[in-house]
Amino acid sequence: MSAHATGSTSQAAGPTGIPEKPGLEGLETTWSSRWEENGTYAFDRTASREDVFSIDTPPPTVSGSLHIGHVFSYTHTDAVARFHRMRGRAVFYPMGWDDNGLPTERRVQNFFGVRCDPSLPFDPGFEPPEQPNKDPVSISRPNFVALCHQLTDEDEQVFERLWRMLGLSVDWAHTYATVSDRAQRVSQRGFLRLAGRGQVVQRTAPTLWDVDFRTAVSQAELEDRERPGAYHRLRFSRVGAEGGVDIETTRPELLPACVALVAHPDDERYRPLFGTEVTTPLFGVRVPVLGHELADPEKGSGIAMICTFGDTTDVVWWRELSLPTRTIVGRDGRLLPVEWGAEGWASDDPDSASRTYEELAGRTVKQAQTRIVELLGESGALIGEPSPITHPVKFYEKGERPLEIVSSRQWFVLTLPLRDRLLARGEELHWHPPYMAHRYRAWVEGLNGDWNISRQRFFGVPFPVWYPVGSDGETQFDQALFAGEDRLPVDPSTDVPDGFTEGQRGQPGGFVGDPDVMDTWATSSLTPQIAGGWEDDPDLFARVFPMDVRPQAHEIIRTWLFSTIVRSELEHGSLPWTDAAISGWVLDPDRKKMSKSKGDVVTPMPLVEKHGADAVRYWAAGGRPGTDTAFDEGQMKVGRRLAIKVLNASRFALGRMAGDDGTVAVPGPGSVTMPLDRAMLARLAEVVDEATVAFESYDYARALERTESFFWSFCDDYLELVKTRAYGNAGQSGPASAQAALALALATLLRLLAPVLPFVTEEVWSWWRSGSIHTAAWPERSEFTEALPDGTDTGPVLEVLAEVLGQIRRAKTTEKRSMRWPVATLTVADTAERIAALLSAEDDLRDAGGVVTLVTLESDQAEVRVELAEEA
RNA sequence: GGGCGUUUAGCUCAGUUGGUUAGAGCAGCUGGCUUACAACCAGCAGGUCAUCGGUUCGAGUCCGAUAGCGCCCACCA
Repeated sequence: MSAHATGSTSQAAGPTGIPEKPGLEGLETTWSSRWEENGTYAFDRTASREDVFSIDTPPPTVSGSLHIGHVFSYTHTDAVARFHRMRGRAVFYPMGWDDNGLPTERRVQNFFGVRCDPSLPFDPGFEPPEQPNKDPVSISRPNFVALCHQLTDEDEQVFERLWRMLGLSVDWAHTYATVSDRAQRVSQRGFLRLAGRGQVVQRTAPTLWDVDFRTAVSQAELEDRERPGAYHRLRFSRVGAEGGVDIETTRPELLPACVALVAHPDDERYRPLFGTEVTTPLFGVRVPVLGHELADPEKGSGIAMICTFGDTTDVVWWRELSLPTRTIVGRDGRLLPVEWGAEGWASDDPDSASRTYEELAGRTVKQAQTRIVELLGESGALIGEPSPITHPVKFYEKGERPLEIVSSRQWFVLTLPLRDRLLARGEELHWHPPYMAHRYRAWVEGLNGDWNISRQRFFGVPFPVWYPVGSDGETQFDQALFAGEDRLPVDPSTDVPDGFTEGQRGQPGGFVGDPDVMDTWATSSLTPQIAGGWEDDPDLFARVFPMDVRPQAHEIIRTWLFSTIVRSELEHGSLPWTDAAISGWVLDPDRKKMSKSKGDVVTPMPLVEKHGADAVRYWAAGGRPGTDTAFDEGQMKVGRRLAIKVLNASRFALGRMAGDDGTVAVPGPGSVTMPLDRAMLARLAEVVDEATVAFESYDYARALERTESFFWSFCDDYLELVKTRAYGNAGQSGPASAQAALALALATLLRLLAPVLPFVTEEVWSWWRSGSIHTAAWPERSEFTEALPDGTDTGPVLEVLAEVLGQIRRAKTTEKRSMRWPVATLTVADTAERIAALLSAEDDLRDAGGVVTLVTLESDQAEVRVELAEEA
């Protein structure tokens, strides 16, 4: 789609001449469509790896709302992409859509009023209700997935429109979606390769579980939230001895799942109890008292009850102390039935335990807690009143109820053994800004489990796995049947493993498909492989991988950046990219992160329409790499003014060189002979160096700041000083020098600004140059050598003139005169060098300041005296 | 509890290896229709560089401590 069959003439269209009244209106529409027609940003896939600059673009979650934060960070990446394109690299800048996973499912459920029931058969004629019902309609998984695709397609179009309006220089021919067949194939192939090398394994293990979403959640998706709770002091009685042991717990409802008590090995209070047994109140279960370093003598009574499972510490104790499992919390967050007295559920009084537990079974965790506290109170085992506290509780970051820990069968990528290699990769990566490396290192050092990639959801990449069903009807999970790579992508719920027929699905002697889908990060971790055509297009892959840069936000270093490094390390033995450019957040004026929950989300499109894309980009480019930036419409107004200034200054600079036919005849750089012109160009050459260095290290903000600062003084001082001379006759050397300098300066400034202000710079470029500014060469020192035969050491001409002109303006303003008011006598005292510099541009100063008589004195005491004329 | 970042004018921010009198824009005030630009231009005013201590001839900049703000991480009894 990078080039249409028609419209090829516009590529060759010559300059259009200078419009009478230039404006910003409509530039976005005009140029975004012309760029598309001309294939301006099409990736040149004949370029070899060293000539390519490849970007691992973050795929935005299309089911989320468009946010000004998107504009912010994508503009940063685009500015860098444009810089490298102008430097002659073939820029591989794809766009991806993340339409995978829970956010999409939830949006589809709410939007259409449906719910997925995988047990239902596919209904080819299904139409979603016009209006979502209050009671959701149950539909099959294929129908549900179809609705997910329908909605994400619409969402993607909204994103694409914004990106085009904003001027992202994406090659839309390389767009991917994380649920596409291509992404699924890469994702499943990646999984099969891991499985083949034993780097992903299936385990039944305690797993963090969201009871509302009914899915496992990985360590990276956790967040702590402060929640009210209460310490309950419970008395256990000793077996074969007098007295009891008091523990404190915030989860008394887990008492039936208690498997031991634990205290610190050095805690004198409890040492005598180690190796003895106590019985649980209400349930009469004998549990051992054990020692473990993790027990904190300072917390509660210094001795804790271990339940399977109340929290992640319980899991550690359970594993390290080889304790039994007593599961009471089901996957729906309600207490499971228990047969007291059966194996694993021994009790000193099974009948009493059963009667008590009857009161709890089937209730939610919260309800069970309320009831068990009453029962404990009645039994006398609750000592004193519960004391309220506030404590951090683990939540799934998108969830609404605290996580539970349940035992389930999941696929794990073995990341723990990789820790040292991953740390080394983190050192190898170039971070922008560098301190972001700490976040990665802290995360890798703190890894405490392998990476669970199974999710018990519907809309995602399925595992390409089936399991045989034995003749006894039992599923043989340890005999996984993997799909062949040539079949990918497969959906085990509809596809059949080799050697079986569909009729054998779910039958004894037959097979079942793995019902789970992969964690969204299991797919997102392969974005370089998906975008780069890994295995599907080896020629492309060799030209773009490992990529140059991963741009992303800092809060997903532990997820996206980390998991991408894991996959690349395991699959390719290398980093996935050489650089990581970490962007900050957009903050609201109260310096809080903007979030939709607070209702202060700013949608970008109206801002682009109001201020113009260049203006919005200008604001975004002011946010330095990694730095959070306040949302500030004022900065957009400043950006808009800059863009307008570019139009007007360009119109002036080119105005005297325009012929009647619209063409612009520019004197060559050899015409630059006047010291003032040379001084201006010398300073500009330094700005080119500074901007180039800044862009090379991803500091678009610094490059912009330097360029902009020069541009304003160029307009305020230099243009004013040469204005009269530039209007002179083209044949004379003075005017020719000014015109040549103006043309060179303008061509340079436009290119320096092009990465941030792509629309207005392209517009001006089209007045007098052929081709796109965005594929023009980035300015270089060498362009100045002809105009500056003696180098950039041009003396203080520009500074002295600007300073004296400033004094003249000040005098006129103080006297409340117009800027045209004549100066009768201007007296300047300064060093010999500065006086000489001033005199070298004497005529320009006289013209710009309206100076009648100029008196200069050599003196160590610098002074400027301005005597205004009595009458104009 | 550990770590990272940050604190400069009323607001948003620059300030590079330490070096004259700390800069810009916005907002404010005063002027000016000046043939590139009134959606503009010129000028003025506004700061104890968070606090304390140290190194140095010299500190916004380097070092240490403290405080505020923000973020990341941590075993929730």
